[in-house]
Parts: sequence; structure tokens; C-alpha cells
Amino acid sequence: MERKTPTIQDVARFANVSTATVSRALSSPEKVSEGTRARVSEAVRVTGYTLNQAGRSLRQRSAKTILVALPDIRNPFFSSILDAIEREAAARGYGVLVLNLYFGHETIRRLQDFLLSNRADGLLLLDGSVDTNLLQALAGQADAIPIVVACEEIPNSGFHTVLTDNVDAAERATQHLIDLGHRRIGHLLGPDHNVVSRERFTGFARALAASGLAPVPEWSFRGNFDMESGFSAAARFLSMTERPTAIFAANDESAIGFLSGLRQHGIICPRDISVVGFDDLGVAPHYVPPLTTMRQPREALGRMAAEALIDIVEDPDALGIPLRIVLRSELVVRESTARIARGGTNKAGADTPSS
Amino acid sequence: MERKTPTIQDVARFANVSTATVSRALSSPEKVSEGTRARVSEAVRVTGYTLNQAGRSLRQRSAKTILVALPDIRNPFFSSILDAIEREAAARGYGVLVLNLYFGHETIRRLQDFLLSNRADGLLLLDGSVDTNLLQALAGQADAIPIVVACEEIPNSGFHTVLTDNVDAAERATQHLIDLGHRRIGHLLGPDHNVVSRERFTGFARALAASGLAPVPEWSFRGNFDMESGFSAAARFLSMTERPTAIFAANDESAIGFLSGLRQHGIICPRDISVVGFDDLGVAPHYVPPLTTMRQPREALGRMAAEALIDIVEDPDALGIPLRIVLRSELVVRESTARIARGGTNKAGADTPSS
DNA sequence: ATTAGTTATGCAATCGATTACACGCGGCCG
DNA sequence: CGGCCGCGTGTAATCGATTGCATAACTAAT
Repeated sequence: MERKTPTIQDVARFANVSTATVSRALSSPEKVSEGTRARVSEAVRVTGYTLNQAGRSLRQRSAKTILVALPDIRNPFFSSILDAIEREAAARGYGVLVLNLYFGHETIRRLQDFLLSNRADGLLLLDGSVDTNLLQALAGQADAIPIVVACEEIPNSGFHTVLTDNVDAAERATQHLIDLGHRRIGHLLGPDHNVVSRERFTGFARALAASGLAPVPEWSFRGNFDMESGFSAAARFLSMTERPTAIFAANDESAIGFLSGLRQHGIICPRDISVVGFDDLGVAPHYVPPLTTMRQPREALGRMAAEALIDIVEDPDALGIPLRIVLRSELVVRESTARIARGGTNKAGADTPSS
Repeated sequence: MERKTPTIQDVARFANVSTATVSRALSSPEKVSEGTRARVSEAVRVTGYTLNQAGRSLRQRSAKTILVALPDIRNPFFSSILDAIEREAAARGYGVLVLNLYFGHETIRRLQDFLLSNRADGLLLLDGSVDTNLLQALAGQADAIPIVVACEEIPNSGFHTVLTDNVDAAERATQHLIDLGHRRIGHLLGPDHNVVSRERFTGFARALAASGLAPVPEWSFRGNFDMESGFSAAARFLSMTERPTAIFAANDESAIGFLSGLRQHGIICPRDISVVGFDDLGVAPHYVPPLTTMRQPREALGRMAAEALIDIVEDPDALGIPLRIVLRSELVVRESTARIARGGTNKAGADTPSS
């Protein structure tokens, strides 16, 4: 009973044709006569044949697989993008390999390996902080490896890019706070080295400038995109005597951590402080209070990035110039932001509102 | 400048040895002399050789890749398990293919394809609701495909399984509510057909029974593991005249949706109701109120499942009998549960105003 | 010195599918 | 009638790496 998985040879034998014909019948049916086609289908059915992808990959030098490299799968922001990517890839017959990109050379080596070893046909990179030289070496060769960078921009790299309008969105988020009457506005930063962090800060500063304000260095809280860092920032906030009345947080997770920290000391949002986040995570509408936030079109972003990558994989000349798609984020107003209180309740000492 | 990626042939030519020797130098160094080994390394360095995985896979019939199939990548519970799996796999030199298992035959077909086409060496299944027949066909053949089921049990299937103690954990969660003096305890269910849902309900009922109580059918709210379903359940809760004083929710997400729905109508947790969740998501400690919940050892679960699968892939006879690992969940008490209010009969209409 | 054993290496087959090229056959056109 | 074209098919080379078997060069043992 030692049956091996059937190969194209078995099918050929059964259908009484050559392996070449079987191959053609399966991948370009129009090249084969109707009768033969039927015999081959039947033979496939009977033998239970399935393609051996390794054989095909070897010959065609393509793996029908894309590699998605991201800084943290656990982050719900990335995981929903990954979801969209997987859907799109599946629809086009591609598999998705995921690679956690902690940091350091080790993982870069692995990334390179995956690509060079013909396990993946292209790279979808969801992290802007990867060594550019290395990537360009990969992308610049004669048989260049298709790369699409999504979410985070790698400046001047010339890679195809799909991202959201971080600067502009941050500006609008901050403007929302200004529109509500806030003048003392702080920012909960993202990680230092991160491009997205910087863009959001830029948009923040730009909105302030447009209203004749300037960022107060004290009110830029260190953060890291995660809840813990928001929580720690709250401690610093609480220790200050001159506090902002509103905060633009670099993302929802840190906003939540921040609010959670404040709440433990009786600072209530939006009564005492307004907070606007970024991302519109699933929990945002169900948090207490429901979070005002910039909604990034995550599904679209993932889908379009995957689409573009596969287009290039299938026809390297498809795109003349580097692609650059910018998707617009949308402000979702909920309950974590409110018009500034009239009498300026927000005192930690004897501070007067600037109005 | 039309350089192709170098092959083992190029290395062999450069090092003045045969391809066989190069292959051996790279994968079993102890079989070649020291001098040759050095020449080969040098040649590899100079030519910039990297292995072509397709070639190796074809010959060795192994892809150095595992397939992880899950119902929803976006779900933070799964994404952190996926993270752990990826880490373990990476450490052992394996790649990870992910497959979203929406439902229906189409995806099952894809799953089968991946396995049969030699793109993956084994399957890590994070979903108990897959057609068992098909899986057993895959697993039962002469050259069986290694399968490990994690998170969700497939009863009587004989698959290797790694999971958490759902029944027992649910019992302890409910017991916690009983210990706080609650007697009128409801349950926010998971999806109907789901094994895990049922196990958690079983544990719930068991805890009640141990205290001489029984589940009140009215107080078992339909749910779906997601926030929306928790939110809807809240509406039903609000419409009832006889309400439970505590709820055991099938998971944190639905607990959050439920609390969010209640809050909109002034029902405050834990003052008016106690809620215990399941999973200990990242947001749990930062929710308002911080959630009491059963922490599942997600990282351990993912890691151990991956470990077991790869063990089997590398040595199919490694395990004599079907593996079955059960990990213990841990109750994390936070602020969403409280001792029942003294006179608190919790009747609708008799609500104390919230502010 | 002969034999046996060990070590290092090469030769060539092999994994499974694809595809360039060649061939045979029938129809069509000049 | 002869040449050309196109269709359907088969033959065999090919993709890149691994590995069973053979061989050669030494060492050790008798």
C-alpha cells in the first residue's frame, strides 16, 4: 500500500499521452485538442494528481509566493493589513510568507535569504527602518527582486510605495482639536527613529503653526506606539504643573495607554482632556470614552500594495516609474474630544487657559 | 551586465571541485577536508552564492516551510499566537505560510493544494471547524502530512493537539464570580458551532452546578467572539427586567463590546455588574475598567505547537501516540469584577442614576 | 607486502515540471 | 502537383541541488 503522490508522469501514462501534453493541457488548455484535454482531466481525476510546486518553481524560477516582512505581527494595525494582503494574494493564486522583522542583522539576513533562494518572488515591506543599502542591492540587480514598501516611506529610495497621508492626516487631527477651542495641545510621540512618527509630528506642528501656535517641547511625550509607553507618558503628564488641554496621540494604542494612566488618577476624558488617536483600531469605538481618531484605510492599503507587487512580479516592466499611492485617512469623531471647557478646569496648579 | 544569480555550479567551478563536494561542504561540513571546505567558503563568498530552495525542495521533497491556517488573522488572539509560531519556526530555519480560512470549500481546496503541492511540510491548524474527513485523508496516507491542531480541539480526530484548559478555565472564571457573592450569573456565548465556545459554556455550567445553581437560558446571550456581538448582547440585557448581576464572557472582545453597550445606558461596571472575560488581550489591563480575565498562555501555545509540528516534520516517528498538551490558563483579577452589592438586586427600572 | 578499512572526492542519476524544437498530417494556394 | 502553413503532439533538454555508488589515496593491521 506504499502509494506515492502521483506525478505528471503517472497522469501521462494513464491518459496515454506525453508529459508535455499533460503539462500543456493543464496550463494552456487552448493548445490541446478537445479530446486529449478530456482524457487528461479524467486521468487527473483518477490518479488524484496535484502539481508539485517545487518542480514548477525550479523550472519557471517563480514561487507563486510573496514575502511580507513586518515589524510586529501582533500589532492589530499590521495584522489587518496582513489580512488584506493575504486575501488579495490568495485571489491571484499567491501564497504569503510572513517574516517578523525584530531588528538586527540576523533577520535582514533571513529576509535576503528568502528572496534570493527563490522561495518568494517579491517583497512587501511594512517597515521603513530597514537598511536601505541592502534592499537596494536586492532591487538593483539585473534580475531585480520586486519590492513594494507599504505604510512607511523610505525617503529617496525609489521603491514603489503605498501609504497613507500621514502628515496631512496628523494636521487634520490636530486641527480638529484647535477647532474645538484647544490652544494648549500636546503630542504623544511614536518611536524616535520611525518615519511615520516623524511625519505625524510634522503634521502636528504644521497645524499648530497655521494657527500661530508652536509645539511646546515639554508637551511632546516620548512614546513607542504601544500601550505601555502611553501609560508611562501619563505619569509624566500628571507630574506637570502646566498641562495641555488636549493631546494628539501618534496612534490609538498609545492613546489608550495614556487614557488608562490618566484615569487611575482621576483625570477624566473628555471632561479634563481631549485626546485624538490614529488608526481607528477595532476597540476604538468601544473604548471608554469612544476614541476620536484618524481612520487609516487599512484594508485598501494592504490590498493595493499586494496588487501592485503581484503586478510587478508578473510583469517587471508593468510600471515605468516608481509607483506612489497615497491614501487618505478620515477623521472619525467620537467622544474622546470635546470643546474646551469654558472656565478652564484643567489646572494642576494655578494655570489659566490661554483663551 | 546580465549577471544571473550564481548556482552551485558556479561555486564548484570557482573552487575547482565538483558540485557534489560543494553541496557536502555546505550541508555536512564534516564530510569534506578542511582545505576544501575553506576553498568552498571562499568561492561562496566571492560568487555571492545563495541556495536555490526550489532545487533542494524538489530533490529532498521538503520545503522547509510550515503552513498556518487560521480563521482570522486580524483577531489579536490569533495574531499573537502566529507571532510565537513564526519565532519558533524562524529559529529552526522554517518559513511560515499563512492562510486565511474564511470558510467554504474554496479555502479548503487551497489548504489541500498547499500541502499536496509540496509547498509546505506540515500544517498547523488553528481552527477546529474544518471538515475532518478531508484532513484525515491528508493525514492518513502513506506519506502522511504532519498536522498539529492548536487552540481548538477536533474531538476524536486523533490529531496532535496543543490547547488550553478551556473547560477548567471557564469553571474557574465563573467560580471567581461565585466567590464574590454572585448568584445571578449569565454567560455571553461564543459562536454556536465552535468547540471552544461549547467548552467554555460547559465549564460555566459546571461551576454553577457545583454551587447548586443552574444556567438560566435567558441569561445566555448569543455572541460571536467579536465586539459587535457583545454590543448587541448589551441591548438584550438592557431590555430584560430580571438581570444577572455578573456575566462570564466567552472572550475579552465580546466582553468589551458588551461593556461598551452597557455604558451607553449608564450601567457601570463593576458597580452594577461584574464581567469576567477570557484571553487577556493587550487592551484588557487598559480598558475602563481594567478587565478581569483568564489569561491564556498564547506565546507558549504557539511556540509549543510549532515545536511539535516541526519535530514531527523532521522525524515522522518522533511521536508514538497522538500528542496532547493542555496548558493552564490563569485568572487575572482586575477591576471589572467586584463583590456583589449588599442590597443590590439589580432590577431594571430600579437603576440608580449613574451621575 | 597484501588486505581491509577509512576518508575525500567525483560521476551521474534523480526529483517533477516546463518548453524549445522537431515531426507528421491535413488543408490551401498558386 | 509541390510547397507552405498551422495544429497537435512527442522528444529530450533543462532548472539547481542532493546523493548512491565508484574510485583513489592513505592508513592500519596482519
